[in-house]
Amino acid sequence: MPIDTPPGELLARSVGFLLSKLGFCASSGFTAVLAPLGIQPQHFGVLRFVDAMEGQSQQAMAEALQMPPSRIVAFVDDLEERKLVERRRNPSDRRAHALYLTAEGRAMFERAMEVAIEFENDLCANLTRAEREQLLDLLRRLAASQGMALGIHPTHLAERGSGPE
Amino acid sequence: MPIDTPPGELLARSVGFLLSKLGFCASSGFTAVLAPLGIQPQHFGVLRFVDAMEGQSQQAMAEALQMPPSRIVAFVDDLEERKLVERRRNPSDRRAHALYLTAEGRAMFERAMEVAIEFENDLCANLTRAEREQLLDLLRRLAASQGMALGIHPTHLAERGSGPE
DNA sequence: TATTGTTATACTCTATAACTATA
DNA sequence: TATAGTTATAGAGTATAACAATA
Repeated sequence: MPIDTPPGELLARSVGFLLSKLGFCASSGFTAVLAPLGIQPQHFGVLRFVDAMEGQSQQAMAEALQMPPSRIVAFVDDLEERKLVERRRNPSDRRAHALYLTAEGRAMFERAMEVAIEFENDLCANLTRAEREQLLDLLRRLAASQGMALGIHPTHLAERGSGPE
Repeated sequence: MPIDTPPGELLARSVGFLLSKLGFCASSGFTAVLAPLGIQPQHFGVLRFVDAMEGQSQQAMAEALQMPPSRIVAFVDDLEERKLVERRRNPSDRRAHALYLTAEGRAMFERAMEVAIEFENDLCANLTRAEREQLLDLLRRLAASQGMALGIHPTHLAERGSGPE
């Protein structure tokens, strides 16, 4: 099923190029709407993890998010400094830190989730409900065929390239 | 048209998150398939520009690609070193460099284009022709609603964030 | 004085690996 | 000896701005 349009037109007709552009756009857009809350997408990811699996260690988070431990430390540092997350010593293994959301942390997570949903709706504002579902379905199939881990962003797996020109 | 699925499921149902992930995937995938040719997506972008508008200055390219001049210099340096692109002094304005493809440069560009088309087809291998057109249409509409320049990758416009978690 | 291209510098983000404290 | 977490360091990629040559 080859594409054989003239080179000039080709990029606007390229799924790969459009995905790369839109992915960047979605990414930086989400960073922007999160900024007023004083957090970045990575912090949101950490909050999400702690909310879902409270009491887990940073090690567990590193594996779940497929992120090197040293990055976890920095993000948890930020969040702890802002009193959104707590590190508690685990009495049975004093090497490990068990992570917990504070009340403020939970509130922040909920606000961030609202912002995320609003962002999502804005992004899709020009699509009908049916089109949006269709797009979601096609994207999910593409993701599956590329063997993607469901809730994990691949930024955490490899160096970010700059995308097809 | 709000989305109100449970938080855990939400990411896999988020157009923004999927776009960000797939965009990264497309981007690094394209970088990988281009690597055997010894060039990066940005080099491909430069070759494409020079092919389309031979004799233009680096300044013109900086504007067309919306990239700072200092980045152009580095990429053109790479390509000139490999004898794929030539800088010629413009006799009427000796400040400017007119850019030309060498025969090897043109061959490289054509090979890269073939690689790009093959990559695109692989990416869409699990979609029918109709689905692929549908996806292309939806992505183009999203891109249009986000006010995107057609042939330009936004990596060249701003810092790359890391995407919704 | 403005413009083209170049170079130098500084900044951000990241992974790697050394290090500590516990086990 | 191994593991959880931390810190230090170094590398890539980038924008900014100073700079030289030409207009």
